Amino acid sequence: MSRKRSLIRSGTTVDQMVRAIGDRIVTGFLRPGEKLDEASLAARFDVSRTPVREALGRLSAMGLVERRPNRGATVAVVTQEHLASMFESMAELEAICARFSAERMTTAERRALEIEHQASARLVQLRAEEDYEYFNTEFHTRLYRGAHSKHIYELTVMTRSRLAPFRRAQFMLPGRLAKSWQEHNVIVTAIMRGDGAAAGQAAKDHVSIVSEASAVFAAVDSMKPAGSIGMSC
Amino acid sequence: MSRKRSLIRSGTTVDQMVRAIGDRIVTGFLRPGEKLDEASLAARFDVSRTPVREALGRLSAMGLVERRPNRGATVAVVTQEHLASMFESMAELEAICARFSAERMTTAERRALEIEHQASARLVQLRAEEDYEYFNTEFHTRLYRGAHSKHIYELTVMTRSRLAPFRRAQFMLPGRLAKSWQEHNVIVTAIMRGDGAAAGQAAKDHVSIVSEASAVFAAVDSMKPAGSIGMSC
DNA sequence: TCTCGTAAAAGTGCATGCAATCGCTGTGCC
DNA sequence: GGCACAGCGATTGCATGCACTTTTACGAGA
Repeated sequence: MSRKRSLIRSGTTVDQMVRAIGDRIVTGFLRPGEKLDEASLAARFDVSRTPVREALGRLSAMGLVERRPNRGATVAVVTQEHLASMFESMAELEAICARFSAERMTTAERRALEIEHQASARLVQLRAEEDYEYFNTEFHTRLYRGAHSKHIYELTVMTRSRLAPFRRAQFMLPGRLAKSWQEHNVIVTAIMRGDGAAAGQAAKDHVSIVSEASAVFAAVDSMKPAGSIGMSC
Repeated sequence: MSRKRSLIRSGTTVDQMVRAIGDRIVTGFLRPGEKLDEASLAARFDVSRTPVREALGRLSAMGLVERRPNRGATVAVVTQEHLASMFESMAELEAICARFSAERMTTAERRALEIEHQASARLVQLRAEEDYEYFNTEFHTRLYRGAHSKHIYELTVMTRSRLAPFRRAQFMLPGRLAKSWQEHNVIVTAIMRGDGAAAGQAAKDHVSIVSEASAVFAAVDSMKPAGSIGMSC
């Protein structure tokens, strides 16, 4: 073995494994409840068991896999209740971020938020789903940063990453793009006038809508084997 | 090497390492910013580097140590801002839990909460700090559970554990016990009448007060080397 | 004396091998 | 016929060794 690692070496081998295995889980290539045996994974990705073990440990901390001592790892089974709970938490966290953003964002941050938001209107008209998705992520990240609270930021980003697999289809629904922008608009307006309560409520409503849109899809999603659907983050 | 591991073997070796190293960090035996060299730790606890590495990985996920690729691990440095941010998050999370509890607790849960709360009044009169601390933890855990949201519960418990080292002295302040009980009382009352908004606000205020009480201590705390102060959780 | 370059030392990252544990299966006993 | 236990295969947990990266120390040149 000991190949020269010809692939793109972005980060350490463990990082690659985390992404590789994580992607296969979130894309549904590895099904919930499926057993993840270290030797097979090591052979599959042509590395030794050591980085696989460490990767499984990290994925376990991320909530994507479950691990029991001496009994190996399995792909985490996300129940409908737990999923709802995560979306609910996400709504609350986003509300907090929006509220804090309204109260704490610097003038520069507010301007940047508004400018980017206005710019993304073009993408809605062009129906550029992929690009809009990128801006959408940017937009929300701005809110998380704008809260000026490192720990809230961490909690929010963590929750978002755990929800990632269930969010990917939210823009496949017809008209979702325009509605999303409108909802963003309410949030931005509230933030610009420093109305924390309104911003929080708007953010919560926004996520709740995404939640409902995704929940239906998630139910279907967990059934099918799925191929290798591209995942951005 | 390969000693017969005479110590209490509760769980795997890695678990022991996580607790051993984690304890030394939260008790201040290992100082913030201190370098954690794998070989030394392995020698110190008489195990190989492999479990030490995995333990450091987990501690890193828990936020107790920081790790940079190829550059080793150091005890996480908690800045005053980050600490404030964590307490702030804690206040928001507790508020959410209290609000949800007011809206969702079953009758049985409400009764249990009230009964335990009333029982703890005795501990206040007796000035039984240690016992009250135990009930205090119980009380808050009831709120987290009562929210009936697994993910919120996880986020809250995680944040609480990260704050644990900075909370241990909160009841050393004179009169804090009685005040704490009074604050709890406001929360319980609001929950019993199903007033989510009031419960949330009361919980937030409660944590904010604890935060202020602890912040002062934390500033002092991070300076001294500390011996081996017992930590419950 | 300061700076830059290079090489050794230290330390992390990964591969491999062995020991311990779990789960399963087949056989003996009740 | 059912249950318990022992042996065996499969798989995880840990130890050790080597390769690669980072850091530090030392020396040559300006």
